[in-house]
Amino acid sequence: MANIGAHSGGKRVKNGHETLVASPGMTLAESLRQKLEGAIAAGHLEPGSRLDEQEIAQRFGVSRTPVREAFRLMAANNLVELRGRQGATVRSIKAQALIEMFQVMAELEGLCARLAARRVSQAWRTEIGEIHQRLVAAGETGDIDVFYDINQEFHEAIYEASRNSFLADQTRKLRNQVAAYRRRVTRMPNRIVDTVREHEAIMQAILAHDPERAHSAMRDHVSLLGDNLLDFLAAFE
Amino acid sequence: MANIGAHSGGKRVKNGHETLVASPGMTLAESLRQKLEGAIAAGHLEPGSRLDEQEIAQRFGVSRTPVREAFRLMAANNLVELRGRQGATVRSIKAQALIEMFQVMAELEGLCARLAARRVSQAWRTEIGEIHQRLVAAGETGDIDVFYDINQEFHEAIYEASRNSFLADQTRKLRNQVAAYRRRVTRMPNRIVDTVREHEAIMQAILAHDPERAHSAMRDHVSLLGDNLLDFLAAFE
DNA sequence: ATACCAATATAAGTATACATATTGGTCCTC
DNA sequence: GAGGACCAATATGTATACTTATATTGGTAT
Repeated sequence: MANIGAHSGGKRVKNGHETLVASPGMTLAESLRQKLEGAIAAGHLEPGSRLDEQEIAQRFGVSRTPVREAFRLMAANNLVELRGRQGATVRSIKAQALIEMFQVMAELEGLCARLAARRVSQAWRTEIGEIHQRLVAAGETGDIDVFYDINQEFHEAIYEASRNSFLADQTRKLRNQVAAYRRRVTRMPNRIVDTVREHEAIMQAILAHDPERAHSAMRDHVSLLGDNLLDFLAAFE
Repeated sequence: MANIGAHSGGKRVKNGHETLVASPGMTLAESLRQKLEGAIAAGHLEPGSRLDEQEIAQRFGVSRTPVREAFRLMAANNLVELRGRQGATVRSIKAQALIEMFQVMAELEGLCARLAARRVSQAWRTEIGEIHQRLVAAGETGDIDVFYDINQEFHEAIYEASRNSFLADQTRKLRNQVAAYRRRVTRMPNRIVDTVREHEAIMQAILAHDPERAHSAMRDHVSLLGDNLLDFLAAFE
């Protein structure tokens, strides 16, 4: 059974309710959204599993209203599916949809890389280099979770370097949608060494101010990831 | 208490209230969203103007709850801005943000065109031709609103032809976000004749199964629109 | 025995009542 | 006279009660 906060090391409060981080100035619905999206991305909530308004409301000790709003928020991010009068379920992405999403993501991340190549600053050069070094180190250590996080940092740095905050936002959202599936791929045999090599190609192209090469390198990187993911899923079904 | 919804399925018409087309199987919140988004896209609701929960609830003769949900839905589409405890306002997009959005849109629509070029069917050839003919006719008539709608149809047809429903969705959403600003541009001097010419280039590339040319033609088309838009905005500020 | 219809139960959609935060105005003090 | 603080009004966030739709289950009829 997917217990949302089971691993979050969360502080618990009265009556066994899980606590919502008491972020001041933040609405309950928003707090719930963060909590639930985190649970989905981390895989604690399986795709396809049903989200019960009442159950979640009880679990967090709030009324149904903020829960409903949180569902709407997440539905807008394509993280849950709302079927009228039939409840909300964690969106389970079918292989066909994954292909489509990676196709779009490849293009968006490619655009990030292209823009980054035109706009890199000196400070950014050192920053990305430092991130990459840590990625290599994590790869040698073999700590998958750390590797995954640093990988995320690398891509995030490129989003920022594109200096297009709307693009960065869109790309981030998309990345988030497939996060639940991506995390599994990192564990595939050659994925770590491949990732490091592909990142190097991307980095070099950007640092060489070669937008086209940066674009295609990034596109290949993301597409390959998508292909790997599909292989992985195919092996299961 | 007057229970307005005591009947099922009927159109709800209450004295002095605007009617909400009660599309069966559709929630009030969703109907409201469509209505309000339409009003925003059509320019009846100025960017920056405040949306009052109570006022809208009264105007449509519903309670605040579905209004709130509609706001959340629209906020997720980046059409309104929600500031905690400070109400909702129609999102006003700054020039900088518009540049960014058009950059992304150019890439996405470009991808649509590229995919379409690889996947056109015979039926689609005749369909797009028919749409284009109508566009030309509207251009000669000079009916701006009709022209605008047919233009939309043209792009929509290409979204569909990409056979990537996720991509189509994303692109549609983005187009919707800037719709309020775009509609003004159609009225600019040479926009109609330019549009027709550019559409022809795009169409030819797609029908010739030339993905790269289709991509760049579409990108130029959308980007040019962005440049025009910026001229338009610059003239105002 | 199977299929279809009806009834009941359960959960989502909606309404309303209540709590709380923000805003604006007024009054008091410096 | 100006600025700050406090109070009141208003609107949003939240809770709860109620309505409606859908799904499931059981019974009856073919």
